Amino acid sequence: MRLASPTIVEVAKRAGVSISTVSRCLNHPDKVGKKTLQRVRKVIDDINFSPNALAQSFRRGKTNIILVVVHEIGSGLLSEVVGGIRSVLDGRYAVILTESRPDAAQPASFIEMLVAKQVEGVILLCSVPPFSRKIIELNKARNLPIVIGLEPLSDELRKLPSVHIDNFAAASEATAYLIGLGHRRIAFVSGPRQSYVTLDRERGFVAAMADAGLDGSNVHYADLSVNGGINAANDILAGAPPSAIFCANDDMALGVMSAAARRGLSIPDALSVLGFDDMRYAAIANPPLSTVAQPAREIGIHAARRLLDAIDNPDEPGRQTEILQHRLVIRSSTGRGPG
Amino acid sequence: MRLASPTIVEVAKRAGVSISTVSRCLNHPDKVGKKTLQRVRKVIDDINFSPNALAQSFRRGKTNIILVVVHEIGSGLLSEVVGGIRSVLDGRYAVILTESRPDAAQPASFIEMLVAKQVEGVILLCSVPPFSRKIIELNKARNLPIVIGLEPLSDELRKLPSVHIDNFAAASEATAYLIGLGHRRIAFVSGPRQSYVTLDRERGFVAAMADAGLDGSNVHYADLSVNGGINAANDILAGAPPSAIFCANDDMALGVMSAAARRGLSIPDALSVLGFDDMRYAAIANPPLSTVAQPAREIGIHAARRLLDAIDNPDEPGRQTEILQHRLVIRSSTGRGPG
DNA sequence: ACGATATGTGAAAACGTTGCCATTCACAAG
DNA sequence: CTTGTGAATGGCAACGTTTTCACATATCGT
Repeated sequence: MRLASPTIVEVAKRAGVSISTVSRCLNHPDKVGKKTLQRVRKVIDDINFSPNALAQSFRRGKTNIILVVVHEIGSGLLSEVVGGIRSVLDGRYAVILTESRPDAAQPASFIEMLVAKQVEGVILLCSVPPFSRKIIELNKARNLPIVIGLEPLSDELRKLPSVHIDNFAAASEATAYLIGLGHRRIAFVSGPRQSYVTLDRERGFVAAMADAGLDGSNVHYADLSVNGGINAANDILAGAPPSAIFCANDDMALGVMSAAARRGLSIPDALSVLGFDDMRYAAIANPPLSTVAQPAREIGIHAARRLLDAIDNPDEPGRQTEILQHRLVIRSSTGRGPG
Repeated sequence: MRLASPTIVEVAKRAGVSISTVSRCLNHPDKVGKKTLQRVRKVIDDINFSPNALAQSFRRGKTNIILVVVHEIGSGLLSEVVGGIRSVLDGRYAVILTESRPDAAQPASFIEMLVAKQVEGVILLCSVPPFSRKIIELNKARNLPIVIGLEPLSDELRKLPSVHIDNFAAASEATAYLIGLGHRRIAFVSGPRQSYVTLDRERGFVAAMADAGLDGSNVHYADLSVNGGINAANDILAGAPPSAIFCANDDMALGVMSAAARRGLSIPDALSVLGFDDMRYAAIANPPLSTVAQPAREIGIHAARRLLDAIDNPDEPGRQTEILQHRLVIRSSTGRGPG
């Protein structure tokens, strides 16, 4: 049977003081007499009292909790971003995470509301419905501070502060790099069409191809997973194969490399593969994967700072989107093309 | 300026009913007159009221939140486990996550307490201090239901329900497999000494080597990361190199493969590498990594069920540790040894 | 030794809900 | 026309804390 936890009242009784005094001992110990403090502390220790956090939060109207929403936790990139976030928030706020990927086919509705309102701010690391939509409502209705990280703004999110790289520019630079290497036939493996990140990257690719007078229509859609990359590669390689494949993220690039290896294509001699994100395993892939790096930790840090701003000055809209620098990192999965 | 959110009182006033009635409309709509219900709902809609979750939780003494503690989110294995957990908890509870890795050199104390007490149960996916210690205290003091997943019990956790594989048996089977392949000189890359998981695996390795009359003393310690694997491999390969390296997790195995590749060692011809966990990228490593698979999703599912049990029957201790089946998955990073 | 100022303490009012109990009212059965 | 029943509603206490205010007592300068 769950024991009823002792309350402040119990402590007061045993210590022979008033409730207020106990509360003071907890929150403003300097305002309490030395002897009293000692006595109260002793009691607290004796009966193993600790204040009911729910009651505290309720009374104070403050939880000191920040929520970070990710689509799914198993990504090294997110881990970095979260590390950045925590590096600025830890100590001031408890950082909790929640996944937005639906698992059971649940309405995904009331539960998030519940979570969201116990929270003083939200960092969205995934800008996709339906979860985000709920959060936005909260933002509007309750003035819940929100910042978006990693992903550019979808239309409905247009008004929110955000921190990310210029995915369009990055993808087009990367494409230009491939072209510079002599590649002429380049395929692009994009992500789901509702993802603004990959959409930007796709547009960057297309634009760079057009700039060079090349055909940028060889675009395939996958689900950002390794398997998606494998499938896309099989599709692409079945036809007249390009000399390079540029993927909207590293997972798919790894999938492509795997599929290529299975077909006996040597990388980068027969096929160049370029990824995006520079996630943890890119550097030790075989061969090491060329990719475009996002400053993940920085993104986390900036996002957290923006959130702090938003919390401290609830009225100001705050600067809007903040663009951080990407970096093309060239390893061994890309080589000279036939051109 | 943050608007004060409208309360149930405001709604009552506008709808010309009592507070109780509004509350009833929210919680037991069937017990309210049709017309009244309609009217109240209209007001709720008009002024965009939604109940203060903090007050609700406080009053009900219930938050409907389950906390999952992981060391760091960036792991595909954890992602699976969490998927399993959510598949049973979603809808009934909101599942939130928190990392135990310290970031700022913060006392890691009060914040977790705060979080922990707003929560109705905890699944620990990392059994290491200091975080877990706090949680255990809570468990003792408040009867907070806890279950450990993925990791065996440390001494202080001995009393808690847990769900994991038999790491000792798995490691010793895997070692036996390597020996069966003809390997005689086998190195083991273990994890930090305070980790019970890797300790069990290490003991399994040592025992299997001893059983076969081989020298099981070639054990190196690393930090479970890719880089740790690389460093360990460099150490190991500098001396008289073994014909196989067995790693306590896949990340390190990937690191070992990468270091080996850099040295021009071909896998599995010159060196067999065996991992542990079967994380997402093991299958598409080059060559694909042999490893021992944990039923990650299952572990999550079982852990969640155990937690539900513990919540529903707070008195019963519940069956203690639950062992799930591991599976040796043989891919291409292991081959015949010189023996 | 006097009023003035600290200092320590307690009483009581919140915070926004929920749920028990009492009340009212309409209507059916007697 | 009374009485009993059930449905719909309102009043109010409670949940455990924090905080304001007032009060008592100790400390100080002169």
